[in-house]
Amino acid sequence: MEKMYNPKVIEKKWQKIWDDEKSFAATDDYSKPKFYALVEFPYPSGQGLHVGHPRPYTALDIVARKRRMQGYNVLYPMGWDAFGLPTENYAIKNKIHPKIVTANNVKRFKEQLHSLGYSFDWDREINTTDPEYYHWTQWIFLKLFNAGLAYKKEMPINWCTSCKVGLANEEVVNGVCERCGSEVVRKVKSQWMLKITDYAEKLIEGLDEVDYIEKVKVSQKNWIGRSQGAEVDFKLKDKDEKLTVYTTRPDTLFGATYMVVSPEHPLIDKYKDEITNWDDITAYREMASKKSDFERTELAKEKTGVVLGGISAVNPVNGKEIPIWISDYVLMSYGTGAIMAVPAHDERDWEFAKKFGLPIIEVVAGGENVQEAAFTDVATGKLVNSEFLNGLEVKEAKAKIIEYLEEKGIGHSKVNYKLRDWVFSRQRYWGEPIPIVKCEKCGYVPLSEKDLPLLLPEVESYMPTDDGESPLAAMTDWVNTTCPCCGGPAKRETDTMPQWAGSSWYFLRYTDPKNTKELASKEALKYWLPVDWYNGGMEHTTLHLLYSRFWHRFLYDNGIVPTKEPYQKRTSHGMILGENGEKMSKSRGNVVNPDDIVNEFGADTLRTYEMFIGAFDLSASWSQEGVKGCRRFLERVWKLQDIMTDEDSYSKEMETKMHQTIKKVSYDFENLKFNTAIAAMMSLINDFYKAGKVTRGEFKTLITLLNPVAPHMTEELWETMNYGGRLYEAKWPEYDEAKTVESTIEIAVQINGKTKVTMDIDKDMAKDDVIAKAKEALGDKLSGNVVKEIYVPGRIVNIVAK
RNA sequence: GCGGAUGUGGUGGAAUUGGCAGACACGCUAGAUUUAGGUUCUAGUGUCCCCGACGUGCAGGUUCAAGUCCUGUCAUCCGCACCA
Repeated sequence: MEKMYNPKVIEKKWQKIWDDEKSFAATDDYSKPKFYALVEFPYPSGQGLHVGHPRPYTALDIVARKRRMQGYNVLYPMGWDAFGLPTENYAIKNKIHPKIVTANNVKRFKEQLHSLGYSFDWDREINTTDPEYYHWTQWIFLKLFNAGLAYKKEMPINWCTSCKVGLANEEVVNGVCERCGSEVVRKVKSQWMLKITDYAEKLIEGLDEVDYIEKVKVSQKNWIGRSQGAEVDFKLKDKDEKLTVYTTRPDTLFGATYMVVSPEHPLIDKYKDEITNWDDITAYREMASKKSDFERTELAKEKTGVVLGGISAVNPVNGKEIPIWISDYVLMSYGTGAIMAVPAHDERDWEFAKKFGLPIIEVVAGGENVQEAAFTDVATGKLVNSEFLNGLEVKEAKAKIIEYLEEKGIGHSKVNYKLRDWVFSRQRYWGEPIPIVKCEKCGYVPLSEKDLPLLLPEVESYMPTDDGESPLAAMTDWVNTTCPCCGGPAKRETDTMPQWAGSSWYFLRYTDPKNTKELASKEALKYWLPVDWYNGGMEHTTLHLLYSRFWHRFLYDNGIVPTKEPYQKRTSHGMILGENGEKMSKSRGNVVNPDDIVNEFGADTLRTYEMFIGAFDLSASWSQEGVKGCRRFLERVWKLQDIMTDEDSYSKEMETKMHQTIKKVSYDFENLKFNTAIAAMMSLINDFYKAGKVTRGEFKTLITLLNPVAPHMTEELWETMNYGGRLYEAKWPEYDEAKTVESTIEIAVQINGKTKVTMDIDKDMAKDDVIAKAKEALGDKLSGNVVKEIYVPGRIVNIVAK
């Protein structure tokens, strides 16, 4: 043997060569076919790389390397989503500038990624905290502001009473602050909002033209939560006032026996003087507002409420007087903040009516007794007790009642979404400054584009202030400025953007990362977009993925990007769990550090193992024994050198297997079936060992197929074998379909579906001959009358006998 | 409660269209090499009442044939939480 397999030496050697030769740089030759592969850029945390990171990175690295060998101009970039809370908290605790913390973390992450031999184009590295980068994040914000899609609104934030700081929802665990365990209350603050709801319909429609895995599409649609219904006006009795409700069941209008408004509904205050039980109302509202979200959901089972004394409403279709209640099961933030309650056909209304003894009137027949349970099935059932709707099916009744309401001018059809506008402010230091000033005369005024980037100033302390303002608020020199519009005194916005901002457009920047004039050139965007394949975690399906689709669609509508959708294809990887099947965490003591695996076994082994561990989209438990098995496989590939012959062709015995393997590996790599691709290569080398030899030509194909998975080792073997040039520049092997099938095949012979014997036949043998041969092979196992003879070519013979 | 998955040997997992269930790997058993351990190699390894039958969470069904299709059901995991 030439020498032992020594990954420590080999891996360093090739990583250096790839760097020096810039082997994986995407070219600006726009005449070549392109392939843009993208993985979610990491948040460079202080913990360093986790074994979960390499799973998606290796997967798309495999596809990227394969596509390069197939002649594509491949863009496979990497960068840092580096703004964010943990860095800021670390900076506060250790009194180190977040910039320095970030730089250190990035350095560590980069070394770790580098040690895994990824074919990233490091010339295009980006960092969201780089002013050259956030210049354009701010620029997009200005575009949104100028288009009327950014606005300020009073919004409750999560306020930790001990840390005196606003928390993100993710930091509130079971109603208390994640870090200190103190109570979290709501505090109302004026916040920047982005009108993503204006794009709800476009974000749903856009899903039709992309190739996302189904569960991602379903999650996005559910998150947007489109519902088709109607708004109906109810008159208040003896008043010139209407109360508008939203309902998806206008067909049940005759069954509306009461109304419910949310405790925050403005109508309540308006009729304060006429409400006879104002004290009860106040007490209830007080209680509702104090409940945290956590309590509200905890107590979700039991309905509460108070009737509004002294005022009532009139059901517009039958003129009946009905009471109005307030209850926190009606949310001010959805629909109109008021509902018509139809207890016979809605479970929540039914529960409420039962508790408070309100009438339940059946208007859709077909279920059980509505006094016992609500009947909510819309597919069956016909209208009753509903005058002109009687006898109609639900669907017909909906259409007819809407027509009626529109005619009378008391209602119309209406679409609602669960999606809320995006809260875009954070009272934090380590984020992009929002490029807006507030002028007493002109209101909120955007900076002009030429004043970007608006740099994050140096501050003394990163600690938010006592009143919940960002640390920037204490920087009076920076805050006090002049209005770009009138030149008068103005104050800068001191909130910063959320971490989602920088990641909402980063894939655009990779196409032209050093451009100082635009976020990227038109030519670069036109050539590279859309991203051909984007892989990321399911946890980003509803926030990051939706936010970035929103920004992208907005940029498309404004002629800045050439495609409606940013990502053509979206796939998702499963989590890597600890040996015990639980999520890896320090407290569970089951964390595996990728550095240790690289040191002990090598990067190629880690890559192979993570791809072999199981189906890519499912979670998988770590197994150190499994890692050893993959190292063993690579050793066996290495040692094939000992039994190599110098023929350049495939040997006769191995030809079919070679073509089958090329076909399988090529297909599997493109379909995220890395585990079976690797299994096929393992099976191939088992055959080489059984045969006691491998030809030079067979070995060449094998290491080419294996190269995307184990790039260092195969590149070394390529050089040792003198195949010429570099393996990463070699051509991807091709197969001949005709040669993937053996001329003689083994098929199973069954009687009544049970396999009795197997036999070898010529693959083109005619059905009658196969049957005859099968009967002969069965001999006296076959008894009774043959009823039917089935031959599935190349697969099976089944004789049905009685 | 709603939505999405998943359920196959001792373990991780294979099985395009329904067509030989358990590929590949781990582990285990026996043997060879080795002073010994490890490594490496060879053979074996679903279960049982072992010339035969039974086996893909459970119960039915369709079919010549079901892990795969249909109906019902159970368990586990993840996401969302009164969205009218």
